[in-house]
Amino acid sequence: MQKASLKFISKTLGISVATVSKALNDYPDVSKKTRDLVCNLAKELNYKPNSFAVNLRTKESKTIGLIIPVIVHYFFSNVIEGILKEAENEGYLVIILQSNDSYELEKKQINLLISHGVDGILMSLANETANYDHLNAVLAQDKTLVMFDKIAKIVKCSKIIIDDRNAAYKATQHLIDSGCKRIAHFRGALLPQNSIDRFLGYKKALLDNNIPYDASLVYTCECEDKSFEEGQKNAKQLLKDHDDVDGIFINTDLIAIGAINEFRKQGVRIPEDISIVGFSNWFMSSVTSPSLTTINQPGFEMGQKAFHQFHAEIKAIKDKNPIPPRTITLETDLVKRESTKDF
Amino acid sequence: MQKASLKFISKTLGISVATVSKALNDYPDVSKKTRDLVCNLAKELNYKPNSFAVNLRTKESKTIGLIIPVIVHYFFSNVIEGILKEAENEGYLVIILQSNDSYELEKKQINLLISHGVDGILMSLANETANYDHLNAVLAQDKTLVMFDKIAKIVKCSKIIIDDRNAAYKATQHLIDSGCKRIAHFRGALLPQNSIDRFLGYKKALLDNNIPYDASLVYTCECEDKSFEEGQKNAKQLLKDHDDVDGIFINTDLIAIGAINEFRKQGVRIPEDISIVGFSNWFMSSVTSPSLTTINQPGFEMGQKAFHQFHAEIKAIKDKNPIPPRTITLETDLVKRESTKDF
DNA sequence: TTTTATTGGAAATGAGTACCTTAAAACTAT
DNA sequence: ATAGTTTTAAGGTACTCATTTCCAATAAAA
Repeated sequence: MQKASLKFISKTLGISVATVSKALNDYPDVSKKTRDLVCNLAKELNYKPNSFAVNLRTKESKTIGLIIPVIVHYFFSNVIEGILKEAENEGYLVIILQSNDSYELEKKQINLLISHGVDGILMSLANETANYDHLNAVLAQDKTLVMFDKIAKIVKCSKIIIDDRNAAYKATQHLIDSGCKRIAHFRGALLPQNSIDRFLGYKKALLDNNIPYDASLVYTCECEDKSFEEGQKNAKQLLKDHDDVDGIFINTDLIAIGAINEFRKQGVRIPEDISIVGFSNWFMSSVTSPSLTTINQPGFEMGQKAFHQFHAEIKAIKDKNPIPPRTITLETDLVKRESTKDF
Repeated sequence: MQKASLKFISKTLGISVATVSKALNDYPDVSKKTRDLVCNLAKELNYKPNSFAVNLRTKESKTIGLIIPVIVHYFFSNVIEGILKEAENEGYLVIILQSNDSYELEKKQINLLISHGVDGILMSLANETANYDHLNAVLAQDKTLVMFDKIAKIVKCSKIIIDDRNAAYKATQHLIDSGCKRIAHFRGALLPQNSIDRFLGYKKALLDNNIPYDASLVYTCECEDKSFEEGQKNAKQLLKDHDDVDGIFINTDLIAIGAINEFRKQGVRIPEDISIVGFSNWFMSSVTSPSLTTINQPGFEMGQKAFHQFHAEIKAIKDKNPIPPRTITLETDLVKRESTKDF
């Protein structure tokens, strides 16, 4: 059945394998007669090069690995779509693995990908990851690595990020501009760089506006798959702890929607009593009531840029003219909706 | 750098490549002295088999292709997670492609996967797909194919599905049992088997309960990425067309939530004026107000079963004892919440 | 006879296995 | 005891497969 190899053609026609290959690839050093003979038989047999042999020869598989903390997540799904779109354009296929925010799994998956022969790895760090030896090992093997969103600043590879600190600053400034005096923050987990940066942006906006920073106004949301519930829980706790809060900057939209849900249950009016700004621009945040003011985080574009950078580096290496790693920061913007007051 | 091939070891020690390979793989026909020599050098050089050569030799890549209509979709993301989990357990990696519900793209992607040397394909059909030649071509090449959720009944491969007709019947029966007399249906696109089956289940439940079927009560939602908006639109239209409808069975939760949103805006009480049953058990449907009665569609389990079946077939082929295709139907259940009345 | 153009072949990348070879050890028969 | 035979240990050859670089052979031109 799958007998259509170069060897089979060469035996059938009584010429060498090399000549068959050259005939099929339009090399000038094959006579027209031989070339026609070969091409006709190849077409007849429906010859397709064996991809494993091609990989072996070219030492590349046109396959990349993608490690992502969670797939069931609007932002990450969008990043994936961006990566897949660009990858397909360039003839690359993408192997996707989910780290579940586990450091151990992430480490295992990197090795799995490398041993499977991917040309490089695109990844967003697991929340747990604090040691980067496994990433440096990838670079040491001269495999291309590009990180996005959740990155390790210290690793010498290209990175596609947003300026989380600046975005958080804009969000908090918007609350201040719309009249909020006492602003809480529901932050994300402690390790990831971007939840740290969002916290720092929040803090800086307060200080720049001469509003004292109060650590008791910062609530932490640890668990990403219980975001909605954590939003509810923190909202409930906030109402118990502080009756004077009039604005909250919240680490993600889903947490914010959980919080809004709790506030509405308790009769707290939004934005009249408490204004809320989320983060991400989840597709549902435009249709909740009230709709949610948030920071637009361009996931699709991030995916595109990540693959684009990866591809540029791969190509540069093939041309024996490697390029140094780059950090690309994407623009974010504030999307004003009903959960904050006009001013 | 990456000089650590069998050949390099064999040259260094002055023995044949075959002997080196056998030494590393604990073959009995190598003396202990030679084996130790080889193993020590291999460890020292950090020898790792070249995966491309292994693939070529074994004629398998331990990689499977997964084609899915959309990734940014709760149900499908869950299927993906189920597949990835099982695949990882068995040492398989998964290349994911998104068909965007396009027949042409799906066809191209299948060929891309085959030509990249995947061991088989798992897929859910694009909405557009009505011709199955590209799928039969996969089977003709003796590649394993498993379909899930959106399937083509006529293609002779294994399938993992739910009984959409029965699930829709249960949903509609629940509306009838809770007192609804005039029940509308927001159906999905026209081609996919499962939206057809859900429609048929709705119809059968009506007829079995001596409620006349009225085609004017069936509204179609064509576009999956505007589900929420289509739900709003259809709800608005329904209120114009029919003031006597007291129950709706809706093709997906997101459409249902859009509809609820519109009904609330217009002061229609749920479930007092209109009861609603959705489909899928999207994670948000338990936290909306009112929370949504729906059919639980076990996505994660579907993914697991799909890979499991795939793996069983691959193994059977390797053992030269192929097994015939199977259709596995997963159980669904009605999740009663606030959008329908107790009875 | 030398140079040039044309045409085609060998070898290498790489792992692993079925098959084969060789030498020594073990055993049998005279 | 020695020649002949069989068994066993240990290792080597060849093959899968596409592609390309280098090399060889032939024919035509100079």
